[in-house]
Amino acid sequence: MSADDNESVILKSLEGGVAYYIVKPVSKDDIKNVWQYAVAAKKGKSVVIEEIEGAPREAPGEVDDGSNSEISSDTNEEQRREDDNEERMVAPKKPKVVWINSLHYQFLLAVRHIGLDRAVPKNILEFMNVPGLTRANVASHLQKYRIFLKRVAEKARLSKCLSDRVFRSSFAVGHPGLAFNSTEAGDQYSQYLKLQQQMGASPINASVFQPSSVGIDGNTINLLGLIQCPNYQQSSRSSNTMRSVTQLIGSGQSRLLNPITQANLLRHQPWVGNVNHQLHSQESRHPGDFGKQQLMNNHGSSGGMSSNSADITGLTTNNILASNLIQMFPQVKQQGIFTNNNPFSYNFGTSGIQNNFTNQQLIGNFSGTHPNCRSEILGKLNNLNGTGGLSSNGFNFNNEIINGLTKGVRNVSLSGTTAPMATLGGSSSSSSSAGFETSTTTSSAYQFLKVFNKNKEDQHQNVSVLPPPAENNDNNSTTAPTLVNKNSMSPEQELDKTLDDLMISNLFMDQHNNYQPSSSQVHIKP
DNA sequence: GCCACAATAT
DNA sequence: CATATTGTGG
Repeated sequence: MSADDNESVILKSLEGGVAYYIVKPVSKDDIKNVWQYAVAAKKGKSVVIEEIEGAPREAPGEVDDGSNSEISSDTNEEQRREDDNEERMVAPKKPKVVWINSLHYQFLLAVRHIGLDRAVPKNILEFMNVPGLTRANVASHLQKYRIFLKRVAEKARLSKCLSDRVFRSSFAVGHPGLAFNSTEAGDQYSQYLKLQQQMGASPINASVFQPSSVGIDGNTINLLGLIQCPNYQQSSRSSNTMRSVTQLIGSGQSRLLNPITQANLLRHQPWVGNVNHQLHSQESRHPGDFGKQQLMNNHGSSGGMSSNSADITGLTTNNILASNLIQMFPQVKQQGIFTNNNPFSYNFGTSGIQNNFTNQQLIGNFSGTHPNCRSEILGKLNNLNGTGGLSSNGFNFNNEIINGLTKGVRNVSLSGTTAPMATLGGSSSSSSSAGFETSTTTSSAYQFLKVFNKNKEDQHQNVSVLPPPAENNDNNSTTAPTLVNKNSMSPEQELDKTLDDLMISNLFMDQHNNYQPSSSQVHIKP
């Protein structure tokens, strides 16, 4: 098969021994011909399909044992009967599974839940409970995931020196601990498991996890929905370029952020409410005070903002069933739809962050619909969150926020046209991901981090679906806005750890999101 | 030619 | 099951 329909090329190919030359795109007729050719060949007859001559077919003299011909004739008749179904001839190829964020997130939940050591394809698959997903799919993804972790660890190790420098340069200003910690994290491949655990724990708040078939009530935001519109992202090139260097540190631009190119960011910058360039306001940071330094990143380039908040439009309560997890992507790139009037970004950018999210932040007005995207809330939230919608990047919701958000959302219409209001519950702090040096922004769904399942509400929602985490069973349903300190780490350590999680998680997501599914990768239809 | 991804083979 | 290889596509 070739896209080259140049006659001379075709002839040359035939001369060279090609039996049949199909010009792409392959048509039904082509298939029909191939089939005819195949059958005829089986029967030892000569085929008269186009100019085929001397094609390598079975020896004419070969005696058929009958089975072949029987099958052949069967097919033949069938074929005749259903003239129009040549497609049948084409092996029903299973579409590729595209690991959209929500799916990946489920995967992570599973891993986390099951426990790294026991997280094998079978178990993960079982836990995920996603129709259409196969063990092989999971195995493949798990492989990728492990490789990723390995790489992260390795890079961290190798770039220790570099990172020290990097951190000292700009990033460190705000997060001295981050630098060291992150390098530590990668120090040894042996820590890989540990890293994994952290990673697994980091994703979005699990409270909303609603695997397949579990209904969701109207007041629940299903975070499992697409975290982002898959194709609503910037072309992957950009990340490739950044990929080489300080990836580890999370400097890469998050794909979540991407839907907005730098140019776009700049262009849309106006929406940004207040962008806090806190990069240098180190004094405001206190260990455990997650709300503050987040925005460091911003600094550089975009200055801010946001972005994608537009994505937020079209929030819906969509009950995202598992069946939705694997699906077709709109295949639309770069929509360029940005609603500037999204209060979201504004609020977040300003007081939300600055004030450490004091209670009752209003996130209202998710309105509008994104034409080409599905409107799973998660996607919106995430984008919101991650990108900066908030301000810059690096804004993170923590559990409490999410939880509050979840609880607070009401009237989210399915059509996405109403303007639901949500309040952020607790005061929480957001943790930051930060960007690095060049201000590349870092953000991702995974920034929702870490406090997975620590909250009763969350657990409640998950009850029917998620078993208690295999590890991390401290169930201390903390209501406090701070992260649970499960490792008896100092607040500072905890923070750093969290940051590590962020970086690592973000990194994966960056890669993950970077992938632009091809049109051929249709998603499984449950 | 390289890379990432998911599928598939080992 | 883990890992290597393959096929596709950007």
